[in-house]
Amino acid sequence: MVTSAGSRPESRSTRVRHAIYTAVGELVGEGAEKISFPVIAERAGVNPTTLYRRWEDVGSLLEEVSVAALTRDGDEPPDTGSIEGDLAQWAGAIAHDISRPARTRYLRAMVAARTEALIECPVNERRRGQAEVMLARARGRGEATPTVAQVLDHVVAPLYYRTVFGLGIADDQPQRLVRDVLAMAGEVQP
Amino acid sequence: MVTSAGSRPESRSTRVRHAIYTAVGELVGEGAEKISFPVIAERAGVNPTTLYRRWEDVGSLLEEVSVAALTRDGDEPPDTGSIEGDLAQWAGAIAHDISRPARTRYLRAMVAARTEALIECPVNERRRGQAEVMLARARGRGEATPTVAQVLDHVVAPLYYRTVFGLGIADDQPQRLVRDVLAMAGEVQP
DNA sequence: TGGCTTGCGCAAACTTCTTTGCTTTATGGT
DNA sequence: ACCATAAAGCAAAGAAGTTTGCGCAAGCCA
Repeated sequence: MVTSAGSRPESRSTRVRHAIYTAVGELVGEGAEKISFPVIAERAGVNPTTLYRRWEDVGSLLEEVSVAALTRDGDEPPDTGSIEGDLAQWAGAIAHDISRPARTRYLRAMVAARTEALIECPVNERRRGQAEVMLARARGRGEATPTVAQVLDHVVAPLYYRTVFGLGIADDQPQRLVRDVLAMAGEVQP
Repeated sequence: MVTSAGSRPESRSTRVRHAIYTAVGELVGEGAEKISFPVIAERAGVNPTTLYRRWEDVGSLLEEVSVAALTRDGDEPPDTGSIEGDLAQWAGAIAHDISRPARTRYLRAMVAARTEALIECPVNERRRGQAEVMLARARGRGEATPTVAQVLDHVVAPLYYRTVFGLGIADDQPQRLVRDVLAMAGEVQP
């Protein structure tokens, strides 16, 4: 009935899913201690039955939402003119992003929802794509660069590790990580 | 009544806690999907009420058990005669350890149990202590060494990151990480 | 427009979790 | 050996969470 009123024609399923996603986002953001299907359903204004029928468990839903949220924002990696600047700015942005309580909770919920199987982790894939762009540009400028794997292992991994394990990230940590990883690529200009 | 039969005099509380710890260990190791107080209590042969009264929630208990398990094994860091050998063997052992399904589940449960507060992560503290020993020995031999923070950020963090996010650890990954971190400490001997 | 399919709401039954007051048992000190 | 205390067991009530069958309404296609 509202097909033409808004912008795009949204089917009922889509509206319901959107309401559920929003509700999950709010609850996780607020740091709700108990996130269950009934709680989510009430917030979303839908019937709990819908959730039970559509998702296996709360973990699945949380992961789905976090993946969707991650895919949505299309932030491009920075382009400062040097690989050091790019990486430093990028690492700082990541640190800032995942330090936000709501984002940290999301990450932990994602981790908790992981099952046995090795899976293509959307977080890692996204960061890999951004790293590839920056490194390709730097190689085009003739700079000595680390590999993508090195950037993921030595910049991304420490930031996420410290965050999900609750260690916190010092202000100068992103810079230090970048300096370290560049030391592997050849010599750092003094 | 069994005070003299076994080895040490164990009070009832101690026996009960031990039974509970064991039950948790079994359940986590089996990958039980639902780990609740009633389930743990049944496995341990104690009354659920005991659990409700003693622990705030299941997460607290899981963390307590995982910390206890971590503190128990007193494995010393390897001593091969060179920092490269020490670190490589150490990293390989860590990778092997945390790749075990039961251990992975423990780590994820720990992460999920983390609350807002920044906390002294027992996992990180333990690894830090081992790293300090190896690096001190290496400095005593006159070797160029990375810092403890660098070892934690560039060897420990990537291993744990890849594990808890379900990315898996390649066979040569520990070696590569060690090679990378040593490149930061000065030049690697060819 | 009219039927057809899909998905959601509703309500009731059912399971599991959680709390609470009281009793019983073990431990430690005198 | 006895008493005081702390911790665990027990049972019942209450609150959530979860499942299920059924009906209705929205969207889709002819």
